[in-house]
Amino acid sequence: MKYRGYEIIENSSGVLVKNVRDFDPSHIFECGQCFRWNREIDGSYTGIAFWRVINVHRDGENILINNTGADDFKNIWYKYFDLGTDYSEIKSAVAKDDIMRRAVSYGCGMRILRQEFWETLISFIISSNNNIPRIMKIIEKLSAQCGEEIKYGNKTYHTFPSAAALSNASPEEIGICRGGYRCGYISGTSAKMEIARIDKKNLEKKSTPDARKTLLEFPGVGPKVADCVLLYSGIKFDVFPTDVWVKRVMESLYIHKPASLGKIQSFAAERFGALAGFAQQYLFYYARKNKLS
DNA sequence: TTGCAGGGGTCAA
DNA sequence: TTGACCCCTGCA
Repeated sequence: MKYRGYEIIENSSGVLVKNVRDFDPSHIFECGQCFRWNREIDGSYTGIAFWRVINVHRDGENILINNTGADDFKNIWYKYFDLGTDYSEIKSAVAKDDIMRRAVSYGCGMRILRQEFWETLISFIISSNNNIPRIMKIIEKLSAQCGEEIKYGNKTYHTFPSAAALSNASPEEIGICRGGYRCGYISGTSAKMEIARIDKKNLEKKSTPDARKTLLEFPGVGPKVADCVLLYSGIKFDVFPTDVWVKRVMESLYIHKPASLGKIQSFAAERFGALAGFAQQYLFYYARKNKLS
């Protein structure tokens, strides 16, 4: 059957999506935007999102999504994998100079996942002053402690805990995830969320500066985390999350001297405009993997 | 074996 | 603008 230009074939194990361009699972799942996808021995990735466990396998130009059906593909995964966006257009638009051309060619199969807002918020609070393997472990333990079980194959997985579940958890229960001082932020943000009830739609209606301002009111959320949340949950794409890596790359390759956060962001806004978020992602992936600067 | 630096920042002074 | 911060890992 056809769905929005894609030919999809449903079988007993999942859904095959034919001729998907600009889709490389390793670029998508290892570019630092998500923490709940694990590489399997066969090169496929298994992940948890939207209360489901799926396995994603690329076979040439086709993508096989296991443990799902056509309805979920249409209602969830089409949007989650941003399949409605033409990445070829984005890539040619941001590849304005040699640096960006190299970065785009390096991460050519990258896509920005439209992840769940709440999970993204807590995940990036956990990411601060932390490294990816440990971030993944903390999120895993937090989910095992406060999330709900899902079985897939012979394994048990856990959904990401709701704001209600986290705000009801005691400090001891949250502390089991070994998040250190971030555990206080998790509890504080969960409690605030139970009152504030901010959601994706809420933030989409706001201007980017206003949406950022709203997020900055949550404990543990600074400028970097706020921009990551806006970008990786698909709310705003004109943000330019600036961590130490992006800062180093921008200083060494573009600005050619030490620069403040504000300076880097205004440079990016001027150069990449509405596509700053995509540019950042190609740049970050390229810089990290090649250990640039 | 033990000690120490540093990690995709944030907060408070 | 600067240092502390919880915990884990890699490396002398």
